[in-house]
Amino acid sequence: MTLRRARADHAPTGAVLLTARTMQKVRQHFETETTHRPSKAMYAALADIAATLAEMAEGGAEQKIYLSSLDPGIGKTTVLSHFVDALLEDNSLEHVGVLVCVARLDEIKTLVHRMGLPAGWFACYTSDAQVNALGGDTEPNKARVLFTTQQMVERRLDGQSFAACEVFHYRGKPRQVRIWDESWLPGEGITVSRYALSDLLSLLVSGGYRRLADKLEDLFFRVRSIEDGTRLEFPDLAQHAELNAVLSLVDSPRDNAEAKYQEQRREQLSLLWYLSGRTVVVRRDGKDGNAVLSYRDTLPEDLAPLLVLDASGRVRETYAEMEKHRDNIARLASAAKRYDRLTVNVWNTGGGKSSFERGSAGAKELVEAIAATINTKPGEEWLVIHHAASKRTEDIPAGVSPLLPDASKVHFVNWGRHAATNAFAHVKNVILAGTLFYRPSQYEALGRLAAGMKPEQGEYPLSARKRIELGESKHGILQAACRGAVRNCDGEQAHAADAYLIASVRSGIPQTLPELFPGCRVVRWAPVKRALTGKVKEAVEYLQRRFSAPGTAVVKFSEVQKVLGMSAANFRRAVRQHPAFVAEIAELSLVEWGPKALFTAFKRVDASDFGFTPSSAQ
DNA sequence: TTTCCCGGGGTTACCTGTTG
DNA sequence: CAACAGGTAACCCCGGGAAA
Repeated sequence: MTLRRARADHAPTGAVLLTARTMQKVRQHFETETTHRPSKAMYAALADIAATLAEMAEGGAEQKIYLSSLDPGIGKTTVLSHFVDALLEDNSLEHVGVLVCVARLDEIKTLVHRMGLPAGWFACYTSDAQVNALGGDTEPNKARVLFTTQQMVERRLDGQSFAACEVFHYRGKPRQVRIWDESWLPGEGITVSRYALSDLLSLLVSGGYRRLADKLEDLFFRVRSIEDGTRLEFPDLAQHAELNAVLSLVDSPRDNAEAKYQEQRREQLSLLWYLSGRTVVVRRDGKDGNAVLSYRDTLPEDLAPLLVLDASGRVRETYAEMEKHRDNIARLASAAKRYDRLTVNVWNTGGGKSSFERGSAGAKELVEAIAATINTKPGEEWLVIHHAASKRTEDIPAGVSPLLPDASKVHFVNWGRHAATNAFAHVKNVILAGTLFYRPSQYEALGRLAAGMKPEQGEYPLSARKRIELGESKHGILQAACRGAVRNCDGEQAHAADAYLIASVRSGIPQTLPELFPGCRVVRWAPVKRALTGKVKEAVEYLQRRFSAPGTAVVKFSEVQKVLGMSAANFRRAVRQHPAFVAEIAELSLVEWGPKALFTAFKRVDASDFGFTPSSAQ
């Protein structure tokens, strides 16, 4: 890459030597202590990480986010660990401190364990005393390597510059080598739904903030009927009351559940005060009600140079947006991992949270299908990643477990916690029971944050929002699948595994699998046969007949409707919106389609469009 | 065992009101 | 204007469970 070239020319010789020493250790480690044999391209990518670290140590790095998107299992942590070894051996770099920011507390434990640093050289700075104790009594400011959580960084920096924040200093100066493990964003997307607003109204009234409540109530009604995508001025709440005074209305929780709820309210209140007087965008989030959105930058620019290690870097659109609009990303060399021994079984049916609605027939079908699939390989271990149970969402583990002869071989992890553990890296069968979708407003807030585009700067394009959405879905699937055995690799090949994915063609997810897992085999997974009745049955049979004729790409609604002898209104309600019909045409790879904005026909999504290997189709 | 009642689901028709 | 979105009412069919 041009980046590497440019670097080799400018880099001080110290950095080149440090890189070389690091890579020598890395190579030796792999060859003598593991069976992992990285390919040439992988070594190049690892060397790029080492070079970046060395340049930060020598002070030669640019003020950029250096993004390495190597897939899991290639050796990022190994490089990190041996770089620190090499750094500690170099007396000329005694003044250089290292800051490692991770997403979760238990990752600090794993890292500390894997890096095997001698006591006295490192400290842990977190909100958890047990984790902090890993570093013994070494003071954070005196530790050569400081481990902390990303949350802690955001909280301590709180808008000020990195240079000014002394808790992260080493020997009185900002740490030069900074590493951010996983997802990086310069701030946070902000969305506040109408219902969250209404939730706060009574609180404000009972606290005596009547005028404030009136203002919010006005907004509440305005946002109800306003057109999608409108920009408006958020009322200036700050002129009526101090945030801290209002926050004091929410306190003294009686139990854990209440504490969590109140934490949310406080969060919402602070967001309202942040939005106060600013321009926001209104998005219609369907049945979740309308929401206002914006974003705020929380991390200072001088946190860069920063090395970000995020396997999802190659699939998440947020990085592409930052690269294009903020111009703050430098991508390091990547090395594609191959997934030739991965089979992805795709069930073309709705996989969003609403498909798992508690008590619905669809949810029951999904639960039974999951259990039936697990029972096809009863002796093996399985990992099921599912939506968390709630009042509205079915409890998947509770539903599936009783249907299994041996539930102890099946592990359940819900979305949201799916990235938190590596305990299942030996499991060959992974079921992704649905995928996580956010509300449109959340995607836009994320996209605007990444692009650095405030609401007053104009409309955020729909196409960009769609790309963000798909990128986040891909990120979720990559993360989830990599909890299982595909995480590991021999050379450039990921270990053999079977993934089972529930996702509708409509979501665009099945189509992206070949890109997400290069070389993987995609086959159709059809675990249930529905007994159809009445008009739905007639309609499905007719469509099957019509589309089996070669060259048929589109069948108009009006045609089917005529054959069934139904009115358009009844056809749409009794057939097109019927859950069994929706599920069935999804499995047939049909989508509703129209030449303009409205749907007027069924269209076949060509199998080759989403990478089904021809032999396995049907 | 047979009969009867009831509720659920499917079908159709008709209505109002909105949207492109 | 045609298509969409949603409400309601009447009708049919069917199966489950209570009553005879």
